[in-house]
Amino acid sequence: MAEHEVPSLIRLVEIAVSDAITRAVPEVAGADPVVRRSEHADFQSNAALGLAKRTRTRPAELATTVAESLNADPGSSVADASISGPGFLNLTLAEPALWRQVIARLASPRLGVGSPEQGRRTVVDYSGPNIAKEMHVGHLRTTIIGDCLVRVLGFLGADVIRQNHLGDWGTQFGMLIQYLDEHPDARWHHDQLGASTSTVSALDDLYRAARAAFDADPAFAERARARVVALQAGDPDTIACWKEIVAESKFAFWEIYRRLGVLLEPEDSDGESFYNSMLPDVVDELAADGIAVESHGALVMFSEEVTGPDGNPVTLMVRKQDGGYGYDTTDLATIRYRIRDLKADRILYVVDSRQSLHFRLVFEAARRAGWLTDGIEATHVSYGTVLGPDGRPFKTRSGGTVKLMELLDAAVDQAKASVSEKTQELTPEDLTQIAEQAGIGAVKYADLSTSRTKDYVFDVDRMVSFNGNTGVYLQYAHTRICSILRKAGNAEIDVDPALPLHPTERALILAADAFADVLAEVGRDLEPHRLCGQLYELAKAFTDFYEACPVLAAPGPVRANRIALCQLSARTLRQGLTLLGIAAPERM
RNA sequence: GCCCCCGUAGCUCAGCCGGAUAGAGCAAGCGACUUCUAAUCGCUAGGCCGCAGGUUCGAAUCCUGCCGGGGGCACCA
Repeated sequence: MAEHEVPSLIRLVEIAVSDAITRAVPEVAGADPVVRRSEHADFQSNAALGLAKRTRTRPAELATTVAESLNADPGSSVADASISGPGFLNLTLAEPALWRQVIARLASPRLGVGSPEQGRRTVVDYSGPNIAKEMHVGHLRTTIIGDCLVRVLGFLGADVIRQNHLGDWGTQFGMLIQYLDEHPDARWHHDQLGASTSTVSALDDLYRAARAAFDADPAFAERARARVVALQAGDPDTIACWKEIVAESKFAFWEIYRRLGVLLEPEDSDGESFYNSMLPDVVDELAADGIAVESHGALVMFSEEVTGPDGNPVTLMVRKQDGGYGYDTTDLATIRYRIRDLKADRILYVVDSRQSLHFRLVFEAARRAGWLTDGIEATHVSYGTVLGPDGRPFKTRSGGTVKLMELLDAAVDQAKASVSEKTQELTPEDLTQIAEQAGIGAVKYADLSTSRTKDYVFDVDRMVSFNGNTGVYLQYAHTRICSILRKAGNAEIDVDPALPLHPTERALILAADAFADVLAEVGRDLEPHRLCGQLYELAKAFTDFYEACPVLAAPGPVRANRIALCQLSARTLRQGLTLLGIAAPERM
């Protein structure tokens, strides 16, 4: 069965106005109808104001002509077009057209949402924790935002390839492996540890101990350096230990991923080590093309676009003086691999905004190398820092990094306190589950609902609030609708498009209908907070409707229509929350 | 020195591909539970949209220059 896209109401209006303009004023045929939501009607067109100078008429006159043309079109879903102010065109939709929109969206398993990203192979690089290190607050945004984009783009038809760029390689592993080798009694495997600690937590501590030994004991430092060489040379015992560290770390990461409900799977991991074998070839290719040149014994690319403090070009370190490769080289290999082997049409790097220069240089190099061509989009999806209540980067009271697991625990605890204080009928098991869903959802929503590029303040009290633009508010709105639908039973309902609309019903339909277009915008502009804003508007519109319009107690046909509105609202909220990566429980 | 991001109500934030009196939430004040979940809703109050120019019929929105905050600029990732 072919799945049809249901064109949004605003789109229908745009077409109607555009046609009316073409009929009434052929000289400006094809002009943008400039249709927006309106406080004064369902929609408004501002086209006449801008077009008037082209037609050498007054805006009001032009608007009148367009309105007459619009009102004369019997097939249009615009019931009324009227002039207001200096030339605004207020547009009101026919009530049956609004009801038919509800019917059309409900008839579709995907609510009539189209697939504007259909077939576009999109690589999303996100999360990227470091092996043997605990995930901390710094991994929160990349993981949550990246996963949301994966969900939205996938829903819109994109062929999404998740890429978890694990920090699984580097000289620090030599030190750690050497230390483990000398301390066989150290406990860090997950099956050796109690529930209160994790492998990465233990490894993090061991790494610190190794670092201290490295600094204090020259003999150990020497053995650690030798171990780095052994690791890079592929010494079997050393590699075995490294693999064990990687496996154990992944075990801990996936505990967090499962808890967060992110889609990443172990097979989505292509860490730094994955690219090791490609690095010499990448370097050779850049050197052969003359993009990478020798400087002070290293091989670098001089940017043609950016200069540094001394006025000289900024450089990308392609190969270090000592012959080793760093982060720059790995990212060059990464972008080449994603284009050449994964055949990406679009590559998204969900990484901290502080790395914007780095990605600018990597993209420049990839363009100059001929990998990144005009048909391919590479975007640094940057985001701001998570701040503490003091407005400074979020740290523990003692100034340490905030562990992700502890942060989630705190949010869930807070949610649990909030829920248990207000509710009477939940079993302890239900309470635990709902607190988990609410707490995790609250954290994710707080991260997604603010504009991506700005820093935001991590405030647990606010994010678990049942009021305001929070995840919990949306979840709660959803449960209220579910409650009505449960009482209504699952009977098939027939919507009667001839019934009149209450203003709150009208507003609710308009709010729900905006969902599809907002999703397409998120897919294009990669700004999840727009989806949050739209869902919040929908939830508020539902609440207004709920206050004004009894559903179950309404007479037959009215009741059926209102149940349909509940269904559309519930399904839209549930779909929206799912795309944000947030649970939509049926009871709270 | 140069580049990037940010500056909107007391606080946290939307709005920024130009459009009518600049919106939410929190906090403050007032009010509403015989009603499908009051975990809610309504009302009131609160803003030279950092500053100054420019473009435009029209600027929070676009351009330029300042001011203020944050970040970044070769062998760390």
